[in-house]
Amino acid sequence: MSIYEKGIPACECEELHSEVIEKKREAMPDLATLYDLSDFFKIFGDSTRMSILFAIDGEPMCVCDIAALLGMTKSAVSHQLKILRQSDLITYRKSGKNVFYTLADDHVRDIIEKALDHIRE
Amino acid sequence: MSIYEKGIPACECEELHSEVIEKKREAMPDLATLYDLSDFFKIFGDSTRMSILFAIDGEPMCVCDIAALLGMTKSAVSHQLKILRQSDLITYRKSGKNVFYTLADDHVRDIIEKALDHIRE
DNA sequence: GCAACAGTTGAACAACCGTTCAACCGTTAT
DNA sequence: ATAACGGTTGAACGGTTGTTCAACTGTTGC
Repeated sequence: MSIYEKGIPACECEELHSEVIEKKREAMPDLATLYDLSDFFKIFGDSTRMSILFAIDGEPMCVCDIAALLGMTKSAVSHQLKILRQSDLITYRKSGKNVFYTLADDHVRDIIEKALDHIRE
Repeated sequence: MSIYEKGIPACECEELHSEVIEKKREAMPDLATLYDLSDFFKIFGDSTRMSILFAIDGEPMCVCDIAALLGMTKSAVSHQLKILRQSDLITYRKSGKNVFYTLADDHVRDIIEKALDHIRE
């Protein structure tokens, strides 16, 4: 069966175009890449995280300021910052009691810009 | 309060850098754009949908063939195809009993390519 | 030392989301 | 007409996920 099969379920059809399927199967990226890709996009798929990314673009911001800007609790923001940190999308710098966050590199900006192009048709 | 406030919750801090917050607030995109962006990325944030996008890249595929390739039921695939259709990411062509799906334009390929660049560091 | 504040963390709850299942619609062929 | 097949759909179930809440760590200043 398919190397993309995740478990028990399978198509009950008599495969009409098996040569097409075989050709496609060879062109497919491996499963690990597929999961890495969707996991990567999942990070951007939340409006809170998207807001944070825009907020800390350019000049770094501390957690309190981000929370005030977005009208959220420090806790909620911190939880999302952790996810962004673990994805290497952002970096931080400690300064006394504050922690200042900013974008890790220009890559993030590029991807969001491309998405904006598509949305604006 | 913040125009990004979503409901009741608010930061309990005494805003230490109110001038920074104000500057950032003006640079933020409007809420509708923020939601459109995260909704757009949400589509890519699922491995099944990501697999489908790779599968129907280039030569169009019918639902049965996609299901066979991914080792899933027609129903599960059809549900995800509906989401992709509603996002204008894919187009379809009916031919007898079959429905052939393919990517709507090159934009999708571009965005995925950019993400792959980031993943491969 | 101790109080106050910035930030983090884990558990719990609610809302969301993907798959399954069963029923359905359209087209083709007998 | 009826059977068979490709595809779609809605409800339901189970797992995931974001926010809340409370407790906690670490740093600053009295």
